[in-house]
Amino acid sequence: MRMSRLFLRTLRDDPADAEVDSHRLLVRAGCIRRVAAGMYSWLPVGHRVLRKAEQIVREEMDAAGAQELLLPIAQPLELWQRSGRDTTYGPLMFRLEDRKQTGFCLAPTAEEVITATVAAELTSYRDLPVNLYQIQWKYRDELRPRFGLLRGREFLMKDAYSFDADLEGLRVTYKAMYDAYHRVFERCGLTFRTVEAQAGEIGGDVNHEFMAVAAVGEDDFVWCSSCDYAANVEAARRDHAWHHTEVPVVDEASSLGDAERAEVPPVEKVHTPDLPGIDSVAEALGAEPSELLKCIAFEADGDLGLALVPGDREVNEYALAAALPGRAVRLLDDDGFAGRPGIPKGYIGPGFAGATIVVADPSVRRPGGWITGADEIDHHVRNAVLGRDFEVQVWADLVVIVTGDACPRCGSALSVDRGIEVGHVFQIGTKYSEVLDARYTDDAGESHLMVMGCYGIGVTRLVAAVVEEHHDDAGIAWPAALSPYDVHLIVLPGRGDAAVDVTSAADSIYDEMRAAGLEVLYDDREASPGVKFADADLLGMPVQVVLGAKGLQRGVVERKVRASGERDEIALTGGHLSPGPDGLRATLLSGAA
RNA sequence: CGGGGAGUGGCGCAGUGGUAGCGCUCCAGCUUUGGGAGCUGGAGGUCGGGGGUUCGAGUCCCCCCUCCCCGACCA
Repeated sequence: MRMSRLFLRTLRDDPADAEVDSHRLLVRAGCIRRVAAGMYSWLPVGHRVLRKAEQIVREEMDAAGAQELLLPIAQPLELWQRSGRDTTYGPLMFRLEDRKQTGFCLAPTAEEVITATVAAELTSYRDLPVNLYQIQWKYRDELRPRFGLLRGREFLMKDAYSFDADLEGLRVTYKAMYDAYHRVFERCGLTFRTVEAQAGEIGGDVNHEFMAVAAVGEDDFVWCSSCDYAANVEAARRDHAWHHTEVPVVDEASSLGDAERAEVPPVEKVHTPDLPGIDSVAEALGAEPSELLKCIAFEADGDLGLALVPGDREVNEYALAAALPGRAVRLLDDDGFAGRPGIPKGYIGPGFAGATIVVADPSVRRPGGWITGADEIDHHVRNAVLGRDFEVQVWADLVVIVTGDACPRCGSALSVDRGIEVGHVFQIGTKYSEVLDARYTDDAGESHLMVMGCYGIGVTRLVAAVVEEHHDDAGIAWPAALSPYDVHLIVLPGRGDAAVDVTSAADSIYDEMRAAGLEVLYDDREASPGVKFADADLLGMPVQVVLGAKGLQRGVVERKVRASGERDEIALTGGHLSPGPDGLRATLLSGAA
């Protein structure tokens, strides 16, 4: 492509609304332009990247045995009402009506449509398993779209859905997809980790997220460098065994000896006005936050409960829900407190009379007294002792993991890192088969529900994640697999007598490269060398080839590998690139990953 | 939805009641040509929208819209 004809404008200044590098650079490099919050146009250069990412995904899906199809973006709401997700997704869905006032949504995902489709086509165990995917635009009216492509309201997603006869079959399919995902992200040049995760609205039990390691990521995940355990912090648990503390383990609250309890003075009420938060209370009382007992109010099916953790820890809401299986659990927010005016918010103690269930983290089981709420505004108590002054009904890992916590598998110290979720795979089971009646008949003539898995990759987000990892101060440095072009050819004709010769030599090199099967961006513009070099670095093709008057005179072109900055020269023989058509590709792209 | 900030030419910004400006970009000409070049001339803006105050509003007041950041939330 000749740059003089390319629909491209690069920007010298950073766009004011771009916070993260991927957003900033993709806009500056003329790849994308914002149209509305969370919605972007893909201009020709960016579109080539998107198509390459799509193609890598497509190849790996096909290789894993999945079949590509295309489902509609606009889907009848009726289908979503059947699964109940009309409600659970709620305002996250873009909604519209046709002229007859029939409700539609712009699909945020496609389990309903695909399940209905498969249910209508397949009836026999002989048809299974089947694995179907599409690469299609998805719509989610996020509360806060941000970071350019990283959280858009419109985004390209590869979504695959598998249907197996039973759980064993699902596990085989799941493993194949899991492996395919690894290949996709490796080919894209990403540093990523596969983590255990929460299922969210999709449903199901076993699932894994693929996290591109990045400081701007929106997800925290824990990782153990010793045994490779990795999990989203939402799903992560720590080892109970307290390998890394001096606190002795006590099996049951009731096992605290009477003598031990007697060592703690009785409960003493203290006046603590105008002290917002654990830290200020701790400071006022001359204690560490970890000596305070944090009592977080929650509702479980309408009942009030308390979650107890040490004052220096946070409650993991997912873990809390897991501790109370079958019950709808949510932490009390401001509205929740407003609806229960009797609760002394900020001063709740573990024995609060209104609470019908108390769940506590094992770390609450340590001996000695706690500083905690007095169930009375502006007051706390000292010396609240487990088994004497308050009781716990359910013990469960409740705390959000922090760096240094013990790995649940090997006990080594975990670290918490940030990542961009670029993929997520789920073993769903029969959630959608049930509501949409996706059944098959087995070899004995009996009817069974199909067992589903689903597998997503955010393709547009993937492109952004790649830029987050592959850039420097000057611009993007595309991995070869995703680069819009293989080679960026720059001609510097100058104004000397040789200008015409330089240009015609570059034209001929351009033709040679293309004839060798390379995708070449040819900067044939009448621009100064500085402009051309700066744009080449910004646009980020893996290899730059420069032909100027001096080089032509010496019979060489210069080559620069964008990512490493390494430079070398390729000889011209008789005006042709010396490696010849067969060796040209390997020579030009050497050193560019 | 809560908190904070911003909408002025394609991009980045200044303008704090009195003739809408600057840099970059873009166009023309001349000079320049190996890391975002210089000079000259030019194009381009209903100052987000509506209402109000005023002799006079980009500027002050009210309402609305859009966008960005933090939070809540979220495959």
